[in-house]
Amino acid sequence: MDQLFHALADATRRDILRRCGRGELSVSRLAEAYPMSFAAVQKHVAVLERAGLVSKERRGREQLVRTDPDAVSRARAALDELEATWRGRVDRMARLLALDSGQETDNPTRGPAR
Amino acid sequence: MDQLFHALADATRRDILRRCGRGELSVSRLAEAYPMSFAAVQKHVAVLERAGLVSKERRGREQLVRTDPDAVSRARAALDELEATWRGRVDRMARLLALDSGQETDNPTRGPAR
DNA sequence: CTAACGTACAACCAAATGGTTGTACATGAG
DNA sequence: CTCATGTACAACCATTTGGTTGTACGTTAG
Repeated sequence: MDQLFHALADATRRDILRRCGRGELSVSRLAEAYPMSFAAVQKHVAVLERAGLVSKERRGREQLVRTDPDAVSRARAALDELEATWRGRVDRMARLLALDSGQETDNPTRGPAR
Repeated sequence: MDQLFHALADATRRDILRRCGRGELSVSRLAEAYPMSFAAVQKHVAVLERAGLVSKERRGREQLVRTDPDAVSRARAALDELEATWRGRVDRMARLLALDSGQETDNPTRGPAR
């Protein structure tokens, strides 16, 4: 979760997600679009990749970047859960949808946060 | 947007959001719940506040923290927009909903059009 | 009034971020 | 083969982050 939201917390990375949603793009092509060095874009892609938002696939000497739609859905689901909590819906929903099965609880209360 | 997602990219802060969704809590009460100093929690609350996720209200010598539901909705909307983009729905939706009016474009590019 | 409580804020520190440049190495084009 | 292209990665730097402690200040309880 941390990595997911952190990856989304940068305008350049969000833009990369948009661009690579429609059709895959090589890192070089991406880099041409931004006012920063190739290496910097490479790092942004790496952050997105670690967060599972993007996957790379080699084609010849190029590395094609493709966004993973499911990852964003995961982030959205997390926000939904958060929203549901303070709307008091969480208890009802938990029972109705049996969310307790595998839902990430994400509670740092008893352990170190970082 | 950056601040919003950045604020969400920390387990402690997300937990604070949950706790302050149901009923307001003073910063001291919050601090008791986490394995860190009062000042650290204070900073986390400040980050949430800057992101507009939370508002503080003074009651006597206490400072009550309350989550703003609309802010999370904003984040969710941003993700929806992102998701819609690479599903090819964006063009259709843009026209249908006239998103071009005031919607935050969030595009750091100076290069070729998107 | 005085003491304890809740808060604010500054100073400091280690680690992570976001950027740079430079170098090395495959791979495809000519 | 040779060279330009696309990538990877290390080293470096300034700034931000997330945490600490310490100090100061207003407010409430006794």
